[in-house]
Amino acid sequence: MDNKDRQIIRALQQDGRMTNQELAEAVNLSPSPCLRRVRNLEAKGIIRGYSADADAAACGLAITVFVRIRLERHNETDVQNFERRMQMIEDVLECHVLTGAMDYQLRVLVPDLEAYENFIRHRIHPIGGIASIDTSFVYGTVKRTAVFPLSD
Amino acid sequence: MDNKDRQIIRALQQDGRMTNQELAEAVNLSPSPCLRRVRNLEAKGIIRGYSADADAAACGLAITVFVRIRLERHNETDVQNFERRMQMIEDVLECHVLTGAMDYQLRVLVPDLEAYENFIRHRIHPIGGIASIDTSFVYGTVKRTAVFPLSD
DNA sequence: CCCGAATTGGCAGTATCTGCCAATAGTTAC
DNA sequence: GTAACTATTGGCAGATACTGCCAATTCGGG
Repeated sequence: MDNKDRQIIRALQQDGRMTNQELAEAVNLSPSPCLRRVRNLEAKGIIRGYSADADAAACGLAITVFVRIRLERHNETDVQNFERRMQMIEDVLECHVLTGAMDYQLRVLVPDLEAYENFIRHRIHPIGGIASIDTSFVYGTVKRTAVFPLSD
Repeated sequence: MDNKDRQIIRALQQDGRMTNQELAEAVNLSPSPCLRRVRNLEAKGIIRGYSADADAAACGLAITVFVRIRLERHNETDVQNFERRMQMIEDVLECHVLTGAMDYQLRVLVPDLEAYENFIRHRIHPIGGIASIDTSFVYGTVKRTAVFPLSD
């Protein structure tokens, strides 16, 4: 993992569909070694995958919510159960464990407020063992990038 | 924006580098109209771009932090100043405006705790006009996907 | 300075992309 | 019901890009 690899990662974070030739040019390599480095980063799991960044509102998902959840009990069974449920719920795009009071933070995407209410009532509450739920709606997005702060 | 478009979006969210031929097969189209639909979604801004999903820890960015910030004043000047600064700071990968007490939530990526302290002291505090900062470190990630909950 | 290992660059066969045109499917008016 | 119109599709072909192989180069260590 040298500077070239970091340059490759940043370039592919900025444009994940650039051709290998463009990428090679961007990092001052010829196409062959460039492609080999990319494949190597993929094989090592340093590049996990690629994805399209789509406009949620245009897809009818107008509301983004950050939900913070605290569990009543933190024994292995309840924690595993909760995390397994998170994997299954499509509306949950992200679920992080936070330091502090053993909190989770979810990023949830729903079409409207009614769908959010249904999400809480029919997806979250039935899990059980939940001590508290704190909801923050996203009003606007000032910045959103995939590019890491790497000094190259 | 019909079902085919939604299928295309979901497929490209799952694998942003799949070839047009694979994509065409996945959504039951021949390559030509499939590519035209993709280009159309891109032109309309529904697909904003593509990016590689890289392992931050492997890149030396071990610490992810969610930072919640409240401003002292919410006049146009101070808000614009703050948001302009957010754009400039590389460590800030996301900055959302939240409902409620006119809060911001940042997702920040740093190599270590010392770098986080420097980030707060030298990047955030100098902005001025900040009423409070609340830090939540990410302990683990249960789920992280780019795929929208679309019923197709 | 020389040797060995790792990385690079070029080449060529294969696969993919993409603009163009005819064919098809879906819709509206009568 | 049908004719005409529109939007979308599928196929073709030239251009572009991918990728495995081998020789050349670079970089460290002795």
